[in-house]
Amino acid sequence: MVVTRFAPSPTGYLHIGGLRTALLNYLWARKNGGKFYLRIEDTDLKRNSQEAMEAILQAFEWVGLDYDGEVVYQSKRFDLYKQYVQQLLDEGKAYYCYMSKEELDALRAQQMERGERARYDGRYRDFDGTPPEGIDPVVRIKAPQDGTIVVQDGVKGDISISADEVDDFIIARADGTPTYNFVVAVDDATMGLTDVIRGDDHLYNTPKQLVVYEALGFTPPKFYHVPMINNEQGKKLSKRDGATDVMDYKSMGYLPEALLNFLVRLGWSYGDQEIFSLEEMLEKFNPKDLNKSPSSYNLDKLNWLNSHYIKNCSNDQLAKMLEAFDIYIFSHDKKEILLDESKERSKTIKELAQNVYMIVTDPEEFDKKAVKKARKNADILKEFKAYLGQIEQKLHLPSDYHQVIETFLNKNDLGFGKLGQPLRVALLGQMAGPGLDVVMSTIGKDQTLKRIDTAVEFFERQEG
RNA sequence: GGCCCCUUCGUCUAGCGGUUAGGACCCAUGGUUUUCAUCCAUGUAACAGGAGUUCGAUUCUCCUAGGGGUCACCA
Repeated sequence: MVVTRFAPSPTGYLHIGGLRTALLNYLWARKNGGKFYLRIEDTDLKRNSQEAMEAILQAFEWVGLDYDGEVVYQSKRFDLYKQYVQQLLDEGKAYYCYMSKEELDALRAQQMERGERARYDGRYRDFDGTPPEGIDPVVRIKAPQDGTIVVQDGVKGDISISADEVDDFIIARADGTPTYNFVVAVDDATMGLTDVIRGDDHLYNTPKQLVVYEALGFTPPKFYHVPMINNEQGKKLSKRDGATDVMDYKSMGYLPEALLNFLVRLGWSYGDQEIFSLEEMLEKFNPKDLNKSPSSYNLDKLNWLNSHYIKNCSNDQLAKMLEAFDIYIFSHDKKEILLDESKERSKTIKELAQNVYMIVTDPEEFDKKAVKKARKNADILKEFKAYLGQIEQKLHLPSDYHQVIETFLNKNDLGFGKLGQPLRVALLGQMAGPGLDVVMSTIGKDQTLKRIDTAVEFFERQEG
């Protein structure tokens, strides 16, 4: 049985790096038919926020990750932690420390001045005198004073850390609330975690947590510390580098499949394969294949993946997603034609919306350069309009319009460009864009004639 | 600064002592296409540096350099 968890602190939105660790844990648990829990690290009562919690849940829902059981809130498990703190106190594995904050700060300052590493000096470790008045003590755990602590990491191998790097750290604050490294160890153990996949930044917490495991007699889980995601310059990813909030990707028009695919390939690979559906990730992911080195976030790759997923997305789904961008074409009679054409040239749903908009609505303005070129053949455009206008048979599909254009060109012995340029400008307002037959088919004959009229008028006003 | 970790094309990566160092994104070129894209084909491009070990190192060891992480009564 594999049991994993994702344990964010509710300090804001769900970070893109957080989503990756969540995904990795999710995959490993689900692949093995195990459990994946969501736990909220909110022991610091001053810092938790309900909105942050909702943001995380919302992001989970968008990307389609789910978790087993109820969300575990550490703030609701204080009784349990208190019990374990007391146990350690009773067994002499932890002790009250009456050092005030000021004293601690002073000690630290001295150590820094001497170029030493700041660490608690253990002055109350074996204290049995009369405690000073007026001090609410903290509880510190007795960490080993010599030897080494070995972190067995599934990604990086064994990492040895000298015991004097780990001081007697605080497990309960003066107000009685427990601290991070203590509760993480207690929770991971009592929740039955077998595998902990987390960011590299937690590597240094691991020896501390091992001290807690040891003191409490728990067996530690298997740890995997995955390297961080850096920005394109190889530096720490920050808001300046673009979106770090998972939900920003939704509003920018990325598909969750693309985002997950992108993230899973950062630090993990399976041969030469680039495209992974969730099912394939489930089938192929194994934390032993995780990379040791950090990776850089690369928007080009995400865009490529996103355009891939857009092309492979059903038009119904696309039409639904477009509604978030104020494009409503779900019941458009040419929905399939329109989207088949537009999705080939869209990297995001936002771009798709723009491309659809360009076809469906009359041009709001005409591109200057395009007009300059197109105007020369305004007469041909007029003739085409007349020709199209007198056709009586029903025109429906792009191929019908294609036929009309062909016939017209043959009859007048013209090359495509002569008509194509002005027609494209008339229909779209610019020179690049979707196939003209598709545009005409989508908007229909009447609308086509109308757009041509407007354009011709515009061209003529430009004369001179 | 102390401690720990990392280092293959610009980027994501394959490689697990002997390879013309492979794939993907990006970029360039050509083809398909009514334009733009898509699609297809081809191409440019990497083992951070230095010592070892070895018949032979991208692969193992050490050193250097560079990058990252961490040093709270935050998580």
